[in-house]
Amino acid sequence: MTLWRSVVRYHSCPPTSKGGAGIRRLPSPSRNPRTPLTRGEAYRMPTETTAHQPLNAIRHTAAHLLAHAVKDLYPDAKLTIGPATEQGFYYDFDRKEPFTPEDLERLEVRMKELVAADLPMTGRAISRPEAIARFTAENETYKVELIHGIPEDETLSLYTIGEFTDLCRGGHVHSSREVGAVKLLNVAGAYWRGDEHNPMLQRIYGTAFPTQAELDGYLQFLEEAQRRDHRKLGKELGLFSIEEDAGGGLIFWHPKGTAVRQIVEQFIREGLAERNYLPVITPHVVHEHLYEISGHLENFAPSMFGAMEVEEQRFRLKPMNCPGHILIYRSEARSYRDLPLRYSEFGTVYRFERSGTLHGLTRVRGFTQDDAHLFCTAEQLQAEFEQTVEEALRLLHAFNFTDFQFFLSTREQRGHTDEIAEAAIRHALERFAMPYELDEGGGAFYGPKLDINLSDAIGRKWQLGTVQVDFVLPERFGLKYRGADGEDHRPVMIHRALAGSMERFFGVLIEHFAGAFPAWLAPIQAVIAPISEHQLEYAQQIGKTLRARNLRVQVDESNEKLGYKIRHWKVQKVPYILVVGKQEAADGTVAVNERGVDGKRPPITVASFAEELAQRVAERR
RNA sequence: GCCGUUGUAGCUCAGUGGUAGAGCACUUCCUUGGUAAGGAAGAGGUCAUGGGUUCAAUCCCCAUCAACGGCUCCA
Repeated sequence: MTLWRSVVRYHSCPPTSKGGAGIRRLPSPSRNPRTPLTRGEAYRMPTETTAHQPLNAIRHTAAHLLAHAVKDLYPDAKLTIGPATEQGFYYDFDRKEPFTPEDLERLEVRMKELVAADLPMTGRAISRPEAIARFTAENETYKVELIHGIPEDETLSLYTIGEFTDLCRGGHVHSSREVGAVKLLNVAGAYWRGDEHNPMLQRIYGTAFPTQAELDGYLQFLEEAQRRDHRKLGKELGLFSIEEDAGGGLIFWHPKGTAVRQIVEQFIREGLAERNYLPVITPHVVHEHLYEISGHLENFAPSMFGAMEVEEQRFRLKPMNCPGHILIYRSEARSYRDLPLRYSEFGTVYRFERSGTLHGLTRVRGFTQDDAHLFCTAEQLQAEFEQTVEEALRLLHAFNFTDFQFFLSTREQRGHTDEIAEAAIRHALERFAMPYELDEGGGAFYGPKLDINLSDAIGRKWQLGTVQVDFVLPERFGLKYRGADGEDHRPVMIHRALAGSMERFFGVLIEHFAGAFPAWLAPIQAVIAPISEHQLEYAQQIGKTLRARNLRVQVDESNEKLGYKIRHWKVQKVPYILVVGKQEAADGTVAVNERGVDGKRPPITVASFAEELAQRVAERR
């Protein structure tokens, strides 16, 4: 698997293009009434409002009000662009002095005045020369540049609200009052036209809702998202860390995080074994030459860690697993009878990511892919591809993900084989009736691909799984198999990682469950809490019994009162706390305190608790 | 990498141009308890790192590193 493109499109994508088209909602798996909700129903980004006007019209007008306020308070700032986004709006300004948080407060106050003033928004067409003259006179050089970029046959228009007039194609509410409640959120750098060779502008982000109540709801959503942030939960729950002495983007998996990872890996391994994948293991460091053959070096050298020289030979840390798997394929003569041949590996790869891009578990420099490469005949391609998509759906189901998106990424210059590959992908999508979005030109250098995206807590989209068809690498490595006709043929490869990277998958998983992993995934499934030390021995017996059944349990031996222990383990989001006092010790029972269940449950025997938990593990809930 | 913000105890954070504080966590003691924090004592910091200004720097200035919010890039 060599493709691992993350997508953070939410700011750059107009709201309309996001629609429901690419989002597949699967029916929720049947749920035991006692099973706690894994993703709170209340946790939804507010997308629908009471407004008569579309949200993006409100926000687009809000962006104009922001520009109005900026021009009022900081006339030296130059205008650029200010669109509505999925979650609000922004406006980019060119100004020497940085905007401070205090500036934002002042701007917000000014915007609220403008909203209250109920200023009408009016638009009018303007001729090209007139527009250029006007913005040149105002020294709005970016606007002039924009005009030059607009096709000749398009009519230019100006929109005026209050004393502020902007070049704009429209899509506004009728008056400032309709903007309702506004809030400025933060300032960030942004390159003019998104090109790092251009000047750095200052982007002010804000959001607007028709009513204060809806704005408050959104701000609550942001708070909830912060609570779910995998970086915060990772620390609080002791799952993983990133160590300054080791370097950014390199993950230390602590015992509890490792426990979850191993369960995920075990689940994936079982699936692979069922489908007759053959596990392989390949080296982390190999001759640089290997990546010259594969073409990765010429295409992606800037994203690879630099070469190491030993005994006058250059080595590279592996940035992908496919060349290694290819060498295994090539190590023997292959017959059509061997195909399809499926090699799988939890392969750890290292890629150089620029320091500013690193982000918790979701953007790292070293990660482990649930990688596999399928070698098959052209005739087998379709079936293999479909099977892979089916496996991907199974994985998403198992972890209770219901909102995900498929992206079909095509190659810019496509040849005959790309057509075949694309057809295979489209057929598979049709067969499973999977809606998808098209990403023209986003394919790998060796072929088109199908990506699976999931969102994190604040709605950022991350690419997890990807399935890619490849005619190029078999060619570059001269792969062949002997066909039934006695001739040599070129196999086709499918690259696939379904969880994508264990790190990123874990990050999204943490946020999806807000750290409250279902019992089958929880690093500690149950804690036994003796009420006094007189029950300590009984508690340890229970621990032994449950561990003997492969359950992950821990005895709380601390010298604390029960209330303290309960709170401690609740904060740690442990699914079960088993309270044992005098009565339980005498009866051979446990009093079960279950996460997500109000009130006490009647005591049950240790054996029946073991049964209950084992059942949940078996059913993966 | 670029723009901005931040960096003080394990964690969350106060604070001051005259060599530093709280809560939680930790250790010990008291307490032996019935479903979200019992009490007391103690230990713990080269105030990110390196320079500079100053009689004196955790505080002011510069640089570096890291984290955070974005941008860019992304096999």
